[in-house]
Parts: sequence; C-alpha cells; structure tokens
Amino acid sequence: MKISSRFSVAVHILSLLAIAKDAHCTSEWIAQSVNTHPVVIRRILGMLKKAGFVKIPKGSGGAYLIKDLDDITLLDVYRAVDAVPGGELFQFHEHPNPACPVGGNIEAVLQLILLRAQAAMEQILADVTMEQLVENLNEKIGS
Amino acid sequence: MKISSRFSVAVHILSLLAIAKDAHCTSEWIAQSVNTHPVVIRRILGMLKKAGFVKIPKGSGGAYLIKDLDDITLLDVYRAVDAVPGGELFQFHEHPNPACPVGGNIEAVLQLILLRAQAAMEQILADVTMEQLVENLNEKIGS
DNA sequence: CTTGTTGTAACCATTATAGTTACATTTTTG
DNA sequence: CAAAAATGTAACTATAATGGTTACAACAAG
Repeated sequence: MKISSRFSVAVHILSLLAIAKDAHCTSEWIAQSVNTHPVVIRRILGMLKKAGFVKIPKGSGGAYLIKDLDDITLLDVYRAVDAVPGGELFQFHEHPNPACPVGGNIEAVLQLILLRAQAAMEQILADVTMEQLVENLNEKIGS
Repeated sequence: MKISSRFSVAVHILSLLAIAKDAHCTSEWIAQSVNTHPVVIRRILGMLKKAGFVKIPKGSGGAYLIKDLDDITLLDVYRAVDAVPGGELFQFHEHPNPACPVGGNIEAVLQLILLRAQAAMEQILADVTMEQLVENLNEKIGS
C-alpha cells in the first residue's frame, strides 16, 4: 500500500500558509486550492496544530504558521500526519512458526534490512526543509 | 499505509526453498512455517513463478528455486510481489486546483523529492541479495 | 482409479482512506 | 444581544487493499 496522501496535502497546506502569508486561510479557502472537502483540511490542520506548526483561532478562523519553515523538515511533516500508521513502513506477517528454523529467525534477520531501508527513505525527507521546498515552489511559480 | 506483508512472506518462502533444498515444499508445508493458509502461499508462489524465481510442478507439487539466489535482490522480490501497487510509494492527492499558484505547482516540486526518497529506500533493498540474507539466516540458526 | 497438489475464482472480514453531513462551540461584528 | 462565520469532532458512507477461507477443475504419479 501507498503512503497516505495526508502527507502531500499537509505539505500543500504549509506551502499555502507560507506563500499566502496575509490571506485569511480558512479550511474552506485551503480546500479550494487542494480541491477537497474543508473537513479533510481541518483534520490535517488539526494534526499540524498538534505538532506545533500552526495556530488556528477558534471562532474567527484562518490558520497561520507559528514555526520557522527552516525548522520544519519534510520528515517532521510526515510524522505529524502519521503518514504511515505506527511508523513502521514494512508490514510483517505476524507469528511465523517458531518451531521452524526459518520461521523462528527470518523476522529478526529481515527486520534489520527493512529498518535500514526505511531509514534511508526518511533521511531524504529529513534533509529537505519546508523552507527549501517553498523556495523551489516560488521559483517554479515565478518562471 | 504499510507495505504489504506479501513481501516479507515472499522472502520467507524463498529462504525456505533455499534451506530446505531437499524437502518436498508444498504450499501446505510452507504455510506451516509461515503460519498462514496454503492458498495465501500459492498466490505469492505464483508471483515468484511469474518472476522466474521458482518452478512448481503442477500435479505433483513442491516448489523449487530455478534462479541463483545471488541473482535475486530483495528489490527483485519486492517488485515481484507488487509490494506497493503500481510501484509509487507515495500517494498524491490528485487534481489540486491548477488556478492556484501553489495548487498548480506543488505536485511537480514535491514529486521530485518523494521519488528520491523512494529511490533511496529501494537502493537498500537492491544492495542485499537473497544469498546474503540466507547466509545471515543460517548464521543465526547455527548460533 | 485414487491420492495429493496446484491454480483460480469467489466470497468474507478487517482495516485505512477520503469524502460528506451535522452540529455544538467560539469569536467577531453589526 | 443576535447573526454570521469558523473550528473541532463525531458519525456515516463508499472505496480499496489485504489476508484468510472455501470450493473446485486440472493434472501428475503411484
């Protein structure tokens, strides 16, 4: 299975908040850019709020950034929206037969490698900040 | 979402076939080691057959390897069982609003990075052969 | 012919996702 | 104060993928 689109939507939202700094960014307004339902946006915004990236006035609405984009890596966003439930990318078949030499040991041996693979993927995300991404985005928009 | 356990089961199966070289490895027998239903095994074995890793006599049964384990990387297995449907690890939210500067450009900018993250993960899998894994497994079993 | 096995189709339960409706709560403003 | 505009959240739906299961036709070998 694929990694939830919550992640790409969250990046979209944060980029919007950064670029439309002065707009009144309601869930309704954001939803139009993402092209989805406002409640979907509110759910994800809620996670970004819990992570301390944004603030959302309750009655008046309009989310805004409260953390420097340089201090938010893509991995932080990935984690904030729980892009992979539980954090482990690879699903194991649980309870192989412990009486079998292979069944009893394969999990430990394979796990070593899969965690390394996961770490390699996450490292790429950790190496890119939202600041850099928004910079790229601005270049692309400008051209 | 997580990557299908088909992958770890497939690795388990290939390891079994390698280590129990002389056994009559029926889906029933393999299923006992994996601790699942024989049909699940047959489904995955079918994919490994299609990939050219194993052969399966039809009436008499008992799968066996027909490819050198040194020539099968974990990535090959990963691909053989379609561990991530379609091959793209990250799910995008489709059809962002093209009229919005952010909505119209975020996908291209983000995609660059996510494909790099996916490639980094797959590279780790590509760097480990089933031969190496079975070696590790044998050490672990021996100790 | 009988037995054991594969290959497949069909169905089910479970889980996660994304979208949607509904509504209580809160803030602002007239 | 009352109306308007938001949020936060619960509940429900539809869809998809997964893993397990049953059933059965096809096939090989003793």
